[in-house]
Amino acid sequence: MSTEGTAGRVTRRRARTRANLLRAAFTVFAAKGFGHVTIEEVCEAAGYSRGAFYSNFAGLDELFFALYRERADLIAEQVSGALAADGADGGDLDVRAAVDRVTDVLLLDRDWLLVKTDFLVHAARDPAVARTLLAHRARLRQAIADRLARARGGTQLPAVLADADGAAHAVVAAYDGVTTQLLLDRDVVRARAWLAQLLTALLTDGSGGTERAAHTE
Amino acid sequence: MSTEGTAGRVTRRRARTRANLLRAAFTVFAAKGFGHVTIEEVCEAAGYSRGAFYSNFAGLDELFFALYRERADLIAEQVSGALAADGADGGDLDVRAAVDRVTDVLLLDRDWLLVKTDFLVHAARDPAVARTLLAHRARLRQAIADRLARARGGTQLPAVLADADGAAHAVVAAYDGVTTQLLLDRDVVRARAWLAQLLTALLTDGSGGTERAAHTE
DNA sequence: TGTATCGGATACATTCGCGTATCCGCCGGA
DNA sequence: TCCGGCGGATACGCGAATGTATCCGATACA
Repeated sequence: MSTEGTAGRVTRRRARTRANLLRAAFTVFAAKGFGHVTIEEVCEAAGYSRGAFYSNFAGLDELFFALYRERADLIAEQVSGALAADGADGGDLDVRAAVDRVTDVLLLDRDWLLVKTDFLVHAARDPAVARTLLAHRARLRQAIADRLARARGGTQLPAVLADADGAAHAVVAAYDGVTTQLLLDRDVVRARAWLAQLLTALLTDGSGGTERAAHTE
Repeated sequence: MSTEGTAGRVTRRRARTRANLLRAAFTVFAAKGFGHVTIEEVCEAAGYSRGAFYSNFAGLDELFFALYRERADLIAEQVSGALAADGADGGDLDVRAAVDRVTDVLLLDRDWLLVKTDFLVHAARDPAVARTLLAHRARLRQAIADRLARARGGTQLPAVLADADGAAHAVVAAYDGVTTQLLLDRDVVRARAWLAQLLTALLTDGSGGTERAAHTE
């Protein structure tokens, strides 16, 4: 066996064009939205012909799913990293910093939010796709729950959220809610401040931060 | 002038078919999603031909927007009604009941959630459409803020949410977050319980309810 | 009841996007 | 350097959806 692995003979060029197609597709999907994108548009953006496309993907759906899976894995990795960054000495300020880092990953790239929402729309109508998305969300939620459980020794959480798992659910819900607003008003700065406020309100008993975001719209 | 108003001569039949087209389109959009719906599908579902369609709408977009506007107005009306139902004697239990009624309106019809999310996806890419959706959300939020301000005399809210306006933002965010989860797991009962929990955690200082929802997913 | 007009149906041409079949050139190995 | 085969390009036919132009029946008013 060669050092290249057990795959077929010529794989390097193929992998490159596949990656190029995925990257271009991400941009196109973000710009026009799945359902308004043609295969040819993706090919044109990537600088290939439709032949190349059909040589790598069975159709738009397959490319879209592959694209989502790839990015979702990347995000999950980054989030886990951001959460596990500081050591096991759990303190509130560490959580605050972790929240900032996670927010950077999750709210910064508007294109990702767009594609992710498109994916949500499809998952809402296809149970199989929904399972994929739910699995991804469960992964992120687990990482959050672990971090929360690690940071706080006892039951410093509000009573209504019961345990770290419930709190993680709440964090995800807050994230989803802020995402929706951000998609509409495109104000990343306010969204981040607003998410921090929400999380503070959710995860503490009421002794929250001092900063305050404006809600003009 | 006749009693029918100032519109053109034959309006009754036209209004009926327009309403029929809108109603059928709502079902079709909910089932397949905007972007996977053809004009002919809508016509077939409504029992008309494409000629009738083009006689009433310029294209799919116009029908979709009209559909959203109609339903959004209806929802806004119902929410305002549900919030204003009980009198001015503000108490926590009244708010709890109001939350239940509003939840009934907002989370019950899965089809509406689907269409609404589709609309969000489009609004996220078109600022003009976004303004429409933001206006609708602002209307709902204002109704919530009014109700909150009316229910609670002073500053019983958590400090981080500051005022009734901030609290209303939080309520909307929680609603959006729960909507996302509901679209995926299709569990209305759990979603309602979960939303109630979230709102309790957000709007009170920590002395919350006793019920607890399961988070198996 | 007659009639002018409106609403919806039908038929048509056109465009667009898809999927496939075939061809050419480049990469990898002996 | 030659060659086998893989990757991508080109060309083709097909079906579907669109928008329009025209026709017929229904409807409201005198």
